[in-house]
Amino acid sequence: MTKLSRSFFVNPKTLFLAEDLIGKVLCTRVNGIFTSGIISETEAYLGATDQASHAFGNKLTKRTSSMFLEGGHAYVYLCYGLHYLFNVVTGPAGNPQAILIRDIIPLDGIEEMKLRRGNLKRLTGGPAIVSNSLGINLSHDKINLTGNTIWLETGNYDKKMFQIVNTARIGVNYAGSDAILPYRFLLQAR
DNA sequence: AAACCGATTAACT
DNA sequence: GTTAATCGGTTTC
Repeated sequence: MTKLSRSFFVNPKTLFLAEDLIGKVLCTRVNGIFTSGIISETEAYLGATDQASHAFGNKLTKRTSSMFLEGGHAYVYLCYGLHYLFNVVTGPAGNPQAILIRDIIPLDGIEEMKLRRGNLKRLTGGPAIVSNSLGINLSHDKINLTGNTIWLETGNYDKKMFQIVNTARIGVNYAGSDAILPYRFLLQAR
């Protein structure tokens, strides 16, 4: 498998990238322990023009500043006061677009994921669970995704067995007319 | 300085 | 299906 480089992430076509990230492998090395999983669900947030984006209207705050970095950095933030959600920043610097990684299929380090999850059973099934299983937290906000802590690799899944489905995003009812945009992508068994 | 609220989850009934 | 948990960022006073 090949590590995705800067040129992959600076692509301004975030919707395309959100779909293209399905099937790629998200890898982390936290406290020296390698864990990874196949990305199986994503959501695109298109920034300035997207009412669902934290950076709608180019809103620049301490929190959203991560999204203004060049594509290939991480945007991690605290949601509902208890969950860390991991996003891949895309496009050129100053263009606050990002892709929320909502779910993975665990590959490596499954025993470590179970330890991180404590007595909870599920290793997958939501964006905050992904962060927990992979050891991602606020300290990883703004990190470069071509480094050796969090990175992505090309992957392969059986395209005969799965298809990519496209739906509205989850939990963005506040976004008015943009709430129904089909910016969510998931891998589904055929 | 204080109030308000969310790109959710898990444990209930 | 319902609901409590929980806190940083943002807005409002």
